[in-house]
Amino acid sequence: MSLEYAILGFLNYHPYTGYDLKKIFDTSIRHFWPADQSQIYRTLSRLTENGWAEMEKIPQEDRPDRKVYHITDAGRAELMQWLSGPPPMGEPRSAPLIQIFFAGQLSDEALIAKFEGFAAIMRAILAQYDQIPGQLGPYQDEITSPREHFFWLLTLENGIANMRSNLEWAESIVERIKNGHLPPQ
Amino acid sequence: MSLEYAILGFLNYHPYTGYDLKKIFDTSIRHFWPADQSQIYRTLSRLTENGWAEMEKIPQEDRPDRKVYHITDAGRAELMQWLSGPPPMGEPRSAPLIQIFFAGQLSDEALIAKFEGFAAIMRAILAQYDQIPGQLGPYQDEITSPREHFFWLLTLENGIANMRSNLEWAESIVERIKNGHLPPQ
DNA sequence: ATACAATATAAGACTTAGCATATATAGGAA
DNA sequence: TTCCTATATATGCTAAGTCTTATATTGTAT
Repeated sequence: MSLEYAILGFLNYHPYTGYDLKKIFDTSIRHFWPADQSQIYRTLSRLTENGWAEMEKIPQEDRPDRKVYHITDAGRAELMQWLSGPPPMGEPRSAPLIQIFFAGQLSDEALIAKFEGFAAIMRAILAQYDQIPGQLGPYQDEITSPREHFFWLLTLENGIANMRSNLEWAESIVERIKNGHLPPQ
Repeated sequence: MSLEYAILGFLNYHPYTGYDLKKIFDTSIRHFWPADQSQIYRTLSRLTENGWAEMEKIPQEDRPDRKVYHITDAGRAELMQWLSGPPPMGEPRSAPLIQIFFAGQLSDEALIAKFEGFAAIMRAILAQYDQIPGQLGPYQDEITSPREHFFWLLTLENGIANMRSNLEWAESIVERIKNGHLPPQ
């Protein structure tokens, strides 16, 4: 359901095609909710079936017609209700932690390499975050009012805070292993 | 694929039935990888097809026969290779952040309530973490060597660190809104 | 007396997401 | 010349996970 509301959120700013939305996703919320092109198109159909969006066909030559989706009053009401409701928490899922849970099978040297590698990945993701804000390209004007921009930055802050805490966690483990705090096999 | 390796990891400690595994999951790695009962049974079948586990049927009266799964040499090799490989990162997905991204639609008062509610959820999850370690019940002896226990605690530390950083994030936003740093609608 | 929990496995239906591929044309790069 | 990219939508297939229900008995709680 999350994708439905993400799309409704953007349609609430401005009417868009599936193609537009894919590019908007990739330059804005991709860092916490990547979306597949086919998934976006299917979800737009569903929004229309639900009466939350309406499709306007704009004919083109040489290319498929553009299908511009507009949010409806019902869609706007649904969005506001969802935004007002509780955070949609969902179950936590971290595949890397599965690897860590069973990592006692590895040698101490392999473990140091593993956590150093993990720290390196976190640093790389942090470096990526630095390049995210303010590249909405042609959609810039339609979306980024100061208030909207504020909340965009909050989602980035959250990602950065989490990555930093993961980085510190990994680094502290390397320290502990080097200091002999890891029980032997 | 993650579930396959989680199950292989436990079978590497000791042979288990699907029923056992469900209870072990719920009392150990549930906080970062919850698993459905039907999913566990299906995955055990797949492990057997792959030659990574073997099933031993233990007849019972009045109840379905127990099917105890043993890891094979091939399964152990596969597990070790996976553990030695890179962290299986996977795409980040956070439905709550979608809500935050579009939350500028809400009033300032509603926003303070939202972030305070978010902080309360984080505190509740942190309180839950305190009660996780050392309740493996009847499976305690088979699994928790000091080294295994060390890595279990590391996964808990990671969850706690992330929840704390989310909590601080939410609290700092409440502060900022109260101090008038939120652009008006 | 009746309902619920524990023991044990299984399959069907459904949702979400991901990957590949198809269609069709124009323009720029190698 | 050939290949890649941009524009624009759509479908088929698969994987992973969730929810529900089925079967069958014993013991415990209300």
